Amino acid sequence: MDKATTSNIDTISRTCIAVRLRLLNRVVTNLYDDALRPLGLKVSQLNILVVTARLGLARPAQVCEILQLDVSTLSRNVKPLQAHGWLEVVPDEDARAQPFRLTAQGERLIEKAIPAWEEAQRQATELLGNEGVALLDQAAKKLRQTRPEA
Amino acid sequence: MDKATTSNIDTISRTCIAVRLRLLNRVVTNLYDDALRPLGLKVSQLNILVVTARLGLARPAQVCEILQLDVSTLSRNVKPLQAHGWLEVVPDEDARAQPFRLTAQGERLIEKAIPAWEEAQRQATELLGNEGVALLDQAAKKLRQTRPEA
DNA sequence: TCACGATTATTGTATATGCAACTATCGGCT
DNA sequence: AGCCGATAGTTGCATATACAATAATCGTGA
Repeated sequence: MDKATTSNIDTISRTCIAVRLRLLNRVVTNLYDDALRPLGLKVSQLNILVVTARLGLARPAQVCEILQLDVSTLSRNVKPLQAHGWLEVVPDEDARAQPFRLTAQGERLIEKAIPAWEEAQRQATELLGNEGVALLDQAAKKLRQTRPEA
Repeated sequence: MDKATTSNIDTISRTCIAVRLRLLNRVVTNLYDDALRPLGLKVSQLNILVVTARLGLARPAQVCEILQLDVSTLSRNVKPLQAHGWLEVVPDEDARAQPFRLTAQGERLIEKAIPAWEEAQRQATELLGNEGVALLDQAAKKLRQTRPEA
């Protein structure tokens, strides 16, 4: 392997933001998933339930805007949540729409998940440090600014 | 929904580290994937190729340690890379092992990917800011300390 | 009214991710 | 030699993720 190539590989290896962010994401996601496992819940699912709870009646496109998720992804992710009885699809005047809302069961699940979430949150905070958490807030805020809901 | 529940949902919504980190991860991953798309390459794949390049001869467990990836995940992720001819599995004395290495073609691919990577890296840096990048470095370093290769 | 572009969501396809269970092999100890 | 715990990867299963293409519906302008 020639020197230039080695140098490029070295640069990516040492500096690539995506590599580190993705690694951190895996580790942190596992912290939460481990804590939530006894409830049969994953943090990705808790995300969606919480957003839905806040919206009351949630339209897919709206949830995707908030979570920066592809609509096709949400479309599939909702199915297990619905199957578990945590969400229910609500009929709408506009026949294209598939708005959904949290069920009472889903609400109870969130309540039950709080202690596990708190423990994972504690571990994640320890990992990132207060500065890290603050930075994450900033970045998330910037993303919201970048994509204003018209 | 009673007040306590609303309050809990609010807390998660406003403070959950996993929610934000996962969101950021999606956005940033998409930056790199968009830039790399013309090459038929995803940043997750570039990760693996680069680690492999650095290792020379890469053992799966070793790559997983570095990337904090489940071995079963890597086992599957390697297959498309192999199919594209970017990696090749190398026979080993230990019949359990499945070490692999970068092919010449894989090396050329990395070279071709550099400009796209640089552009995505620029965008990601802009998004996170220099502090954000520094924090990410710190967190990644901490993860390496947490799991020393004994 | 009805034709057509815009909107909303789903489906086909491919990859990423991890847990649990399994297979194959290795190495040491008897 | 032969058993047995340890090690290295793979496979079954479920979920997450996104792009491209499609389906269904809506609303508007002719």
